[in-house]
Amino acid sequence: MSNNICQIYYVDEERVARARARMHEGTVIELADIFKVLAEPTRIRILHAISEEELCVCDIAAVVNATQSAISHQLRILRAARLVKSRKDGKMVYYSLDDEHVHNLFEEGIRHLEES
Amino acid sequence: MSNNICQIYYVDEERVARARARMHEGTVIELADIFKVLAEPTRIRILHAISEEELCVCDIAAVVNATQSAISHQLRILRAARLVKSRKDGKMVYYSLDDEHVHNLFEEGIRHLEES
DNA sequence: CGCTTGAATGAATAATTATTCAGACGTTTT
DNA sequence: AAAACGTCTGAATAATTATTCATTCAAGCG
Repeated sequence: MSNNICQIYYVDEERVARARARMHEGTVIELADIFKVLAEPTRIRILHAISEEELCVCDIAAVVNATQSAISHQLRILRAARLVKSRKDGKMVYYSLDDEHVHNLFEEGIRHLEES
Repeated sequence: MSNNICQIYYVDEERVARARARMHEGTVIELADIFKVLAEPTRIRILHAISEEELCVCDIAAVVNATQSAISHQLRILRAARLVKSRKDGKMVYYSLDDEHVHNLFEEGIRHLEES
């Protein structure tokens, strides 16, 4: 096959047109970025760890069993995605969830898991 | 600093214990796997394209502007995650959403985006 | 059957990214 | 001021993964 597009070009031209109209490229990229943030076990553990009460970086590292440096790197990403917020108290920095939608996203994902 | 754990070991031992109790390692991994599937623009475009009506592989490729091979690889991943289902009709294979939770996950993600 | 076409697959390449290591910054304490 | 500690950050390394290319499979048609 020399060409990578199918011979009829469009099998169903109308469906293709409708599907194209549904797409909003900006939203697609932003959605992918959010899910990308949630797609790492370490970050899920962090979010889960602080889901009920705030924790300092040091304690988060203890809970998720990783180095403080690794946690700090991940918290930076979570902060940029506005999923966590921080509160400074002396030397310590306490992190907590910034968004109730994180809860809903988790629950929706778990609901999907429970079907098998 | 020679050690990677903070000096007090636990800043708040009780909070750490409670956070630890909340974690279920199996669920964490599975959740990450689902979000990982949703964390790619191409796969989001595919899911979006077939969200209203089924499309054959060829037409999906046309809609998302990628080669048939790339789409086929991605559909394999979406199938493994039970997010899409396929229906064979002659030479063509038609794909559609397998799970209404995908809709909810998208909407929840978009709702998060709208806060800024 | 032989040929064409749509879809699936395996290997190779390129790009993205999580973690580690070393060091810097800011705060507290002596 | 100096030392200690929690946190942050940049560079390097290792691992994961999306895409391309070539090939194979399966179905329809001459």
